[in-house]
Amino acid sequence: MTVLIENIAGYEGQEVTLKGWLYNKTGKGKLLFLKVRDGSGLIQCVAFQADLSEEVFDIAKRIPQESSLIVTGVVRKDERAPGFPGGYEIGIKNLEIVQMAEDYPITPKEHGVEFLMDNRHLWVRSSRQWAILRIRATVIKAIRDWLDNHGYTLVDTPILSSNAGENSTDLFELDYFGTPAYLAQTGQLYNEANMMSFGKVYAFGPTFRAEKSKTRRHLIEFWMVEPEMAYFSLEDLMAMEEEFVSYIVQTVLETRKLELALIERDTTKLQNVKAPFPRIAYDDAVEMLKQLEAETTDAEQKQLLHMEWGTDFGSPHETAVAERFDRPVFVYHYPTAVKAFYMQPVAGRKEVCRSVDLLAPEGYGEITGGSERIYDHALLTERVKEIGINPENYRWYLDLRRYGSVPHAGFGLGVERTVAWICGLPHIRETIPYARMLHRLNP
RNA sequence: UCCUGAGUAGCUCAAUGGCAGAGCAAUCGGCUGUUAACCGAUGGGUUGAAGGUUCGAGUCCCUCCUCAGGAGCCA
Repeated sequence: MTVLIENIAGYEGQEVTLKGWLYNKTGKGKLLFLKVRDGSGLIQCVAFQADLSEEVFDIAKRIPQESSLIVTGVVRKDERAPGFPGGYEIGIKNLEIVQMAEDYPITPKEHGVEFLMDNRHLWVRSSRQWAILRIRATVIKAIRDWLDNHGYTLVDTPILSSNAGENSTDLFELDYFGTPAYLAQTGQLYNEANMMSFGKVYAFGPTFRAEKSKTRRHLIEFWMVEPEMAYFSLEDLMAMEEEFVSYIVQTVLETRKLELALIERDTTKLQNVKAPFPRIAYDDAVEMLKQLEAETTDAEQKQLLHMEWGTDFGSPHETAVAERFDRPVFVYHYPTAVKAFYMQPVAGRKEVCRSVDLLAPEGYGEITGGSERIYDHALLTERVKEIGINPENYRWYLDLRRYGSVPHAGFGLGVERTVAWICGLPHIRETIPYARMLHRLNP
């Protein structure tokens, strides 16, 4: 009977068959230990020469790392047995090689980043990468479950668009039968159209930024979920976001204990991630940073923390603000000048807008960015003109303000940054199966 | 794009301007409880590329390439 390693505890004393790959092997002469993985877990299979035919033992002795194999044997409980879930091993009765692997490049030793990224197609088999990508899958499922269960409709937005937006240098341009087209940076403008039909919608897909960013939290191609809600204020938005993000984190904590343990994530800081989240106005955050700058004695840190009202936060600022709290923190009412043209100005204070970013703890920075959108046709037209774009290019978008416009709000959450934070990873590149970075297009 | 650092065996790294080395991996042998096992043996090199200084360059100088870390920009 073919079984999955994750269910192995239910088969104690029974003969089972596993179909998988050889992860690693150690031996002691007449006794060999084969670590076998099958996609659901990892288990130790034991070959004892006296119990086996010469032929089968010889296979066990010679089979190289990452060969595909089918192993049959009896499940037994043993405290010494490694694996996940551990505590059980297979006493090998028969062993069949499906394909004998050539010399496998990734050995159970240390490797450099470049080598591992060059071998990403093989690196995804490593237990640490397996655990991270399983957590990623759970994060995505939690995102969709929460939204689907709270009245949101998934409405897909296009990846190819004719609209250059306000910052065409960050877009990937391609030839669309003779006219320029661009890879989507956001589905938000389409979300706003869809929201008028469904009330609460979300788009979920890959987005593309041709920024020459080279940091631990940037990818050229990354996944983003973008909810957009009719009749939502900034306060409604924050209340929704904190429930949403808490659900994602708590779901991973509950359902991915094994994976979190495998990557040795200290989950104590994640336990705190429950609504409500602290909220701080941009004005106050700037004051907080100025005070921190004044208090610090480290000249380098002083320079990094320096900022003037009206500028956007850099990553040192985000980290410094987030460090003051034990859970994600909302920073709201950013200067209008540093945010997108469609964000609603604060009544009586045009210089700031109804925007909010959510900063993750532990230095992971901005994981969501959102706002109330301008819903008045005249004001939005004026803002489009202000940024130097022909309103004709935004005709359909402006149209939305002519036919039953309503106050509304929405945000985008970066999947990879969220996974990096939940996993406690030093770099975002491990949170996506095949990272696209400034100088990385292969494999 | 800017700043800093690195590039030597399949991998991770050593080598004062003076014979190119180790551990792991591979191959062969030994070992009945291994957890990145251990012990013995064997094979393995255009020192990122081109140029220069020198009796002599992995090492010093110049240019370029690649990668990493940070900044800016952002999710």
